[in-house]
Amino acid sequence: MTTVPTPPWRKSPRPMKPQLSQALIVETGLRILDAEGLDALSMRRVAQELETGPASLYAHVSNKEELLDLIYDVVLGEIRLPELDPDDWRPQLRAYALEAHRVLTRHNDISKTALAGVPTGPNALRVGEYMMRLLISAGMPPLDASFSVDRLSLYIAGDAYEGSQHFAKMRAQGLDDPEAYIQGFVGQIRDYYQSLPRDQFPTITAHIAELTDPDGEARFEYGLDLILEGMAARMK
Amino acid sequence: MTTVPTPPWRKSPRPMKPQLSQALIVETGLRILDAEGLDALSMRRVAQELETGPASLYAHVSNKEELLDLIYDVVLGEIRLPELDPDDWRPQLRAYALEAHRVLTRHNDISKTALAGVPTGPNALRVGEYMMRLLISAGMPPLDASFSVDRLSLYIAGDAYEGSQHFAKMRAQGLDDPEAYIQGFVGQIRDYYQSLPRDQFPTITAHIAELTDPDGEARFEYGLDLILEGMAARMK
DNA sequence: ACCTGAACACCGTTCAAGT
DNA sequence: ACCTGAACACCGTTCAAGT
Repeated sequence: MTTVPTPPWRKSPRPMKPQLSQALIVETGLRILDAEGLDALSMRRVAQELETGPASLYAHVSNKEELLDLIYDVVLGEIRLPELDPDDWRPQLRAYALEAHRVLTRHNDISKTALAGVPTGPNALRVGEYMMRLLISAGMPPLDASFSVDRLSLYIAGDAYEGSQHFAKMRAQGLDDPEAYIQGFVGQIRDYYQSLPRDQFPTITAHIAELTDPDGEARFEYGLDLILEGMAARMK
Repeated sequence: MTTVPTPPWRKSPRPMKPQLSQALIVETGLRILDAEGLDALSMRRVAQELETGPASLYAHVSNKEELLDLIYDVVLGEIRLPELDPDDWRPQLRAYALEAHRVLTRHNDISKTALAGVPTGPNALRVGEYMMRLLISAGMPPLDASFSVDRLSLYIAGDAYEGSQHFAKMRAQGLDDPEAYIQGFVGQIRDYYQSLPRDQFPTITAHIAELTDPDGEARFEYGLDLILEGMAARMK
C-alpha cells in the first residue's frame, strides 16, 4: 500500500478503506453470520462487505473452512467460566452446558462448524481445559473425563445446530416471528400425526401432545440431565 | 412419451432410457451418496447420471431438501427392529442404537439430513413407534419417553454425522485408507497438544493419551451408555 | 403431464499480473 | 507481501416452450 503523506492537521493518515487483515475478515464474517446465518456467509459476501474481490481474502485465510473455524473460536470466547469448585461438579458442569448452549444459539447455525471438525482454537482449548479439570479434580478417571467432555460437547453443539435450523428455515421463508413459526410448525406435525393409521402407529397416535411439546429449551435440559446422570454413575 | 410399437419377438417396449420417476431419482441419489458423499450429491449430478437436464427432476421432487429427506427415509428403512421385549428395555434400546448408528454410518454423511430437520417419513415413524412403545411398555411416563427418544435420536445422528466428516475430509484430500488417515489425524492433534504451554493447560497436557484415543466406536458407546443410565433413573 | 434448453443468480478457488 | 480482475468449474431453481 502506498503511504499517503499526512496533512499537518491530521495525526495519522486515514485510508479510504480499512486495511484488510485476518481479524477484520473474521469480524465481518461473524457479523454476516449473526445477521443472516451460515447460508449467507460466503467468501464473496465477506469480500463484498469489505469492498474488495473474493480473491483478496485468500492472502489472510487459506480457505472457507479455516475462516469458519476462526469465527467459531471467537464465538467460544464468549463463554464465561465460573471459578472452579470440584465439590459441586454437577451443578457447575450443568451451568457450563447452559452457558455454552446459550452462546452458540445466539450465533445462528455456527454450531455446524463444531460438528464438521474437532475445534482446536485457543478458546476451544480453554473450555476443554476447564471441563477436564472440573471432572478430574472431582474424582473421575481421566479416560472417562475425556470421553465425557467429548460427548457433552457433541450434545451441546448437536442440539444448538438442530435448534438453529428452525430459524434458518424461517429466514428462508421470509418470516420473522419465531414464536409464531414454531407454533405453526408444531401444528403441522400434530395434524400429520393425527392423520396416521391408529392400528399401525398405536403409540405415536396415543401420545401426540407429548411428542409435539414445543419447548426446545426443556428438551435440551432433559438430555443434558440424562448425560449428567450417567456421568455421576462414573464418578469416583 | 411416444409409445414405440413393440416388435413381436419382444414382450414389452424397451425405451432407450429408463422412465424418470421419483423412485429412480431417489435411488440414483442414494448411489451417488454412497459412492462419493453428500458433497457430490447435487441435483445436476443426479440429472447427469440419468442422462437428462436438472430441470427434469423438478417434475418429481419439489427441491433438493425433499430429495434428501426421501433418501434419508430409504436409509432408515434398512434398520432392523427386533421383536419388542419390555422386560429387557435397556439392552434392547442399546441394540437399536448400535444398529441405527451402523446403518447411518454405512451411508456417509447422510445423517446431516436428520440434524437439518425433523424426519417424518414412513421409516422415521416406524423406528419412532418402536422406541416409544419399548419405553412406555417398560414403564416410562409418555413425556419422558418422548424426550428420551428425541434426545437419543439426536445423539445417534450427531455422532454419525461427526464421524462421517473424517471420511469426507479424507475423500477431499484424495486419500482412501481410513485407518491410516485416522492415525495421521490423531498424530497431528497429539503433536499440537504436546506443543501447548503446560502452565496454561495443565490438565490437557497431562492427559494427551486419553484425549486422543482414536476409537470412535468406543466413544459412541460411551455416550450411549451415559444416556441409557440417565433413562434408567427415569424408569418406572 | 412430463420433459427440455437456456438462463438467472449465485458459489469457492486459482492464477497471472500488478503494486 | 499484498491485492486485483478475470476465469474455471461448479451450484439450485425458474420459466417459457415443446410434446
